[in-house]
Amino acid sequence: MNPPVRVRMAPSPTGLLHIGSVRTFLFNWLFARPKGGEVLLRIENTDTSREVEEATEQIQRSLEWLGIDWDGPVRFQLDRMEDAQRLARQLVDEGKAYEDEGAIRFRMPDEGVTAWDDVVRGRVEVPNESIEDLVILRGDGRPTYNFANPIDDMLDAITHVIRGQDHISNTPKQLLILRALGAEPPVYAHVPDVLGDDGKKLSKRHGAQSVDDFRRQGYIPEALVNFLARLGWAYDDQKEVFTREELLRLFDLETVTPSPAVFDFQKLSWLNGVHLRELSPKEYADRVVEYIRDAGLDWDEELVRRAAPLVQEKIEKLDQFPGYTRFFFEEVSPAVPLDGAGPVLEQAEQILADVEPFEAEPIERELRSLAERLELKPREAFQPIRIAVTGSKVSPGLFESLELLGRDETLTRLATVRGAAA
RNA sequence: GCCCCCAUCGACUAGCGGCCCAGGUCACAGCCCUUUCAAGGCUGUAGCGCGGGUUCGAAUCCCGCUGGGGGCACCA
Repeated sequence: MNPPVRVRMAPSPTGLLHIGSVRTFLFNWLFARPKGGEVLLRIENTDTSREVEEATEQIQRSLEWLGIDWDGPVRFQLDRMEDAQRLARQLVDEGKAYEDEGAIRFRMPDEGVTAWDDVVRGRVEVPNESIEDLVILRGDGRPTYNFANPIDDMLDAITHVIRGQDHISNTPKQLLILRALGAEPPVYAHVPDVLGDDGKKLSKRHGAQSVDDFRRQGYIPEALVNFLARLGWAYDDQKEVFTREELLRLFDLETVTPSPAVFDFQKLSWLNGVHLRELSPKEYADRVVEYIRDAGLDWDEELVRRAAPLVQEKIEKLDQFPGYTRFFFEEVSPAVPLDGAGPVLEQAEQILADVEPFEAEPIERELRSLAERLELKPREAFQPIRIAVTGSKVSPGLFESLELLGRDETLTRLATVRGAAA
């Protein structure tokens, strides 16, 4: 029987949820869930201000949107304040810690090495002489991070600590504290950082940073999760696209790379397009509707739903939707000159006035035969119509667009520009 | 200064001694398809940081160097 697994996701309540943290949390989640393990959400707070409360809400919303769930109530580092104080006194009584100007310091060994077998890095050894005696309790009685953290892990019975590589140097300290407390240390796994294209840690100036930023820019959870999982991990030498279920089944913490990875927005966008195209038409429309609403656009939902299928294959991020479909919802004026297009537009107008029914297929048939009669290449004949009706050189499929726009509106737009184009 | 971590195409990675004059994906370039834009198909450019070992044989193992990154708080 496998021992029960319990991991924890431990964000700092400072601002919005950073995408790098999300990657670490995702690894925790992907590691624990398939084993039937538990996932705890613990806020690493040092105070209980209004900001902490808001950030906590925000963090939960982001995780929910991503589909990363956790067990039980959200915990807070400060909840263990009294335990920390008790344990610190215990260490003093046992001679393992001592008072120093009102604070309590943990006594680090002077010789030997402290080592552990890191799941992603292998054996890591740190000479004890390089570790200074650590303040575990401040003068005001509050525990410091490197004391509160291992105590929380111990009391929560965490079996695997999967965290960012910036914690590597904290690990020997925490390990020594845990041993002094007589606790069985958890297994540690330090996952690599996520960097921007300049080799620095990903931040706002790289374009996006928080889950909210990505959401606003039209990325969907499926793509983000897939992309993040592939940053620092690969299943084999072929597979790039993973569903959440596949990741749950195939992810392996042991094969996570130890080297840091650069966040490639272009590849994320590509993946986003892939996952967007894989959604069912219904699901796709739901996402578009939600995005449009969140973007503050007051567009008719029914029309948005009908326009959605016309661009499912064309956009890779939801924020491109308005650009392609705005003409369905708002008046447009051609942004491009239509010199010499008068005849085509006039005849198209006549034809479109009579097509029955006013649907993509018959519309296409009639317009194609018009092009033939005029001895125009398809694009020469269709492009002016597209521009006249959509206001742009780029649009969803012309015939489907006309159908959705409707006969009346189509004819009106044609008539409006015809004069100017003559 | 001290400690720790990392090192394959521009990017993400496969590779765990011979199957690799290094494979896949994004990006980029060209071609095809095509009503625009996409999507799709095909082709191409491009990489094992350097130096020593070990070995019949090294991208793969060892050492050094160089280059990145993190840490050394009564921050988390």
